[in-house]
Amino acid sequence: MGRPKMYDREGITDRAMNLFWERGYHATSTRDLTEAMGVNPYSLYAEFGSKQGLYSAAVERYESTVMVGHFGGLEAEDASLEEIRDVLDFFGESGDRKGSYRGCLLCNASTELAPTLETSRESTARYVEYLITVFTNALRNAANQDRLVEAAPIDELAAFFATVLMGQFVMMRAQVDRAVVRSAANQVVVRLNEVVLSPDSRPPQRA
Amino acid sequence: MGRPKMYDREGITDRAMNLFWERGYHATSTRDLTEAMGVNPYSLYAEFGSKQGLYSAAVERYESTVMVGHFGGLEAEDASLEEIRDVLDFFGESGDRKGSYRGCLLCNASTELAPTLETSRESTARYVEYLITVFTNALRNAANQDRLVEAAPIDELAAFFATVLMGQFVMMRAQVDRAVVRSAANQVVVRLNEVVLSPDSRPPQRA
DNA sequence: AACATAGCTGAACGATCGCTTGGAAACAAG
DNA sequence: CTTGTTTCCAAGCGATCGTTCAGCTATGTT
Repeated sequence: MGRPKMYDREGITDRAMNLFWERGYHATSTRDLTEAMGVNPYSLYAEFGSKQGLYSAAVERYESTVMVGHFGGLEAEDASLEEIRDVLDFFGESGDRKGSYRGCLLCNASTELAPTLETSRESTARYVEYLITVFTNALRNAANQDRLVEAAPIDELAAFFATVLMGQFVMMRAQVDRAVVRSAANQVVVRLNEVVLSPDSRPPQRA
Repeated sequence: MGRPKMYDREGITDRAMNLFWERGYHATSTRDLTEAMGVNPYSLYAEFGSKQGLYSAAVERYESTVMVGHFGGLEAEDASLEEIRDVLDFFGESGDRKGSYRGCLLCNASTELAPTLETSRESTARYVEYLITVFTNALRNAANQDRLVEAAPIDELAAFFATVLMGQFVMMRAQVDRAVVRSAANQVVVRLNEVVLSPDSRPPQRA
């Protein structure tokens, strides 16, 4: 009963997400947002409660769409070396893709908001924990398959991978030469190869 | 002639730098700034012209004080492996130091402002270029001293180091477990050791 | 057709933003 | 001391911030 909404929540959250992603939190005004979302202030506040509420929704949307696209492969229970390499390759080339200047919404949020906004610190902590978890899981799987040298420091490598990723996001956002991002990825791959047992332990490439 | 200033430019620029460093650009108001600087709005605008002018001055101050403290050793013409290791060690432990949640002013600036503010993109580009230059220089010196394996990819390593550094800054600002920052530094050291020729090529430790 | 309900609209709220200004205050030069 | 110059101070400028709301519109129900 009552008048039906003229928008769908996912669609307008997507638009808000893209604006926050590009400009950050403080540089994006509610007027910018309502304009981009094609919605009136009333609807924004009826649907999300506040600018911060909308931001949280945008972050959740980012996690459930963009991040899944980036790390979906790594999330698999049986992810292993191939999935790690895919992620490293993907971000190594990400400087070439248009829109790379947006970097990563959660990385941007952490430097802009983490110290002052509780919810941002939480979502960033969740993000880093997530990255380390999926990397650790894949490395552990590789170890269980006897594909890693015995002394491979799995936890340290996972934290290292996550840290390099953050650095790449910063480089992308700062629009530095894409070779820098590529170089970082290459060196991580080299380091990864050093804990891999046999150079031929990798199964045939997938398409 | 005329009334003398009741402030000194360096001192108030330092205070402004610290505030920008903590909170970022947009979250710091001119009222916050004048209060922290102990100065009236008039003096701020007489001295710096605008909020952006003050920010630029704060960035310059950051470069000439904080950054020199961090990378002064690496800047030396004859810097080599020892200086690289010192920097990696320093940032590896930086999670332990108080105030580490501030991260790096220029790294924070790049994610918050680089896409929208020309001057920020410039200062970030300058920063990354500087980092890569000093790392490259030190690596090249080590190569000239025959301390590196012949195939050491110097340019790529330098870009890699700079990228990891950025990632560490993000991690520090997000206040994640300091072990993450430590791990990243450790793995970079491991990678560095792999391009070093003899394990005993390092001269006795300095104090 | 009439009612109840929920969403849309445009205008505007108080607060804060970056920034300006007119007059008092503090120095150097004469 | 007077004059000229520069800075300090308090108040407040117009603009924009995040947010709200009374009145209208469109729907489901009866």
